[in-house]
Amino acid sequence: MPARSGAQLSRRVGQKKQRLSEAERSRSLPDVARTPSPEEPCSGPHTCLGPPATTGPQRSIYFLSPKDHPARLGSEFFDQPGVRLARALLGQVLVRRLADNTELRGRIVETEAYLGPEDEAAHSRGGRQTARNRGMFMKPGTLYVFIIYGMYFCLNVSSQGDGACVLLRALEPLGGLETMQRLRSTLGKGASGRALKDRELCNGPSKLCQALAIDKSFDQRDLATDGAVWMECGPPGPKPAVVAAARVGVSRAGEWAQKPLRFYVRGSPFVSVVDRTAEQMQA
DNA sequence: AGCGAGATTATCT
DNA sequence: GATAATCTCGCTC
Repeated sequence: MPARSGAQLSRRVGQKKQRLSEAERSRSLPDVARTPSPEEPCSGPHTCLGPPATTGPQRSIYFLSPKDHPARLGSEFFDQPGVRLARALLGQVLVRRLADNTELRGRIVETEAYLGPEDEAAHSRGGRQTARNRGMFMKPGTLYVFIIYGMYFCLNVSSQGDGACVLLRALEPLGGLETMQRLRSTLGKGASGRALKDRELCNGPSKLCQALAIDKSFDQRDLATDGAVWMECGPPGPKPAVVAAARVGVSRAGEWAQKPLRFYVRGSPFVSVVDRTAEQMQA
């Protein structure tokens, strides 16, 4: 089939080239990068607080200057069973600090729980443990980043339970939107680099990784201590309504594909896939 | 708004 | 050699 449109052929050329340049090797920086505040689980009306934190001095986050970072979520927050963590993560803020100190922030609005060996949709199904999915078996708060379809990344947080974790599927961008725009736009290549709407920046598991420059080098990092990525308690406010729906892209997993293990903030325009039927049932 | 196709490769069998 | 927790684009309705 030689006679295709010449214009079409040349358009696609040079579309590859990863965005790894921005995803520099900023591993856990030893000293300064130790990031803000100590472990101080947020104590707002939200559900940030898992078990009561009895460790360390009780200092209120309100004593920190407003310009300062609110409480960083510590290990105890992540130490919850999968479903509970998946729900508790909604509303929390994922923060990514780039090598140039730019901070990118997004409020989590959609998650999925993967429950471990019995979960036919999980990478750890049947107790499979490989070099790739090791992060799923590490302590709660450990990141599990894997490559999907040979070119995208998905970001998970290990939860309580062997081989269990929570997939982050969508964020509401809060800070560093210009940088996210740049990281997401079809980088410099062909003319197709249109501007994305805010709602298009992080509304998908691989889109949010692209927007926050998160790649395989983040696999197995600890959210509680890493210098380039962490979580903060979301802003206080009324508890948002949560929809429980079937997970996305796991239709092959039999009965486990149907289980309501995906959770998202009802009405949020930043969610990747809305399930009207589930919403109806949970009206 | 929704469908179909193509992209592209680490990981597992 | 087949698969995959996805995304983008182009076309149709």
